[in-house]
Amino acid sequence: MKDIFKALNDETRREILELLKKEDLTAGEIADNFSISKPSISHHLDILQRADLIAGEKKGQFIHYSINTTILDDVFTWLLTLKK
Amino acid sequence: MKDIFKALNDETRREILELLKKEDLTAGEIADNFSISKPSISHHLDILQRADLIAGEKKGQFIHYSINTTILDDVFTWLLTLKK
DNA sequence: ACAGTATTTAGATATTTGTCTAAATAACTA
DNA sequence: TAGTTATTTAGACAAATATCTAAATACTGT
Repeated sequence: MKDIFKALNDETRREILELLKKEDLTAGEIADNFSISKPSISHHLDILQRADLIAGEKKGQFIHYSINTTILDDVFTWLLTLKK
Repeated sequence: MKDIFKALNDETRREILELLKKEDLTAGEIADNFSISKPSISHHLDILQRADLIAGEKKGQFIHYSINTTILDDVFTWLLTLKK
């Protein structure tokens, strides 16, 4: 839960999730959507992956990333308890 | 949205929300639930208030804080778009 | 007016975070 | 094998964050 909120607390990472919502993308394709360096994007992908919000699968030289929305259910549940 | 995720990205602040879910509390009563200093709690309350997740109303020397869960709808909506 | 209580503001400090460049790893291609 | 491409890892650095103590503000009651 801690990791999820941390992962969501960054505009770049939220945008990455929005991109991956539409389609799976490689690390490079994701980086092309931003003006920050590839190592920085790689770092963001690492944080998203640690939170289990995305998964990366290596295919040759590429790593294909996909979103995992099931983990968001934990957030939904927690938020719902606040609304009683 | 930025402010909400920032506010939620801290264990102490999430616990404060859980406390306020049950009942309205004064700043001092909230602080009594934690082992950190009152100024630190005051700072957390400020961040929660800026995110509009709580509201404080002054009554004499006390400030009564209450939760505002309607703002969470924005988070729900955003999270739901990720699940398509 | 004075002393006590509730809370915040100010300023300092250590830790975490996001970013960068340079280098390393891994895979493809000729 | 050598060169190119895709991605990550390592190390440095500035900005943001959480915390603290001390002081300021505001209200209460005598």
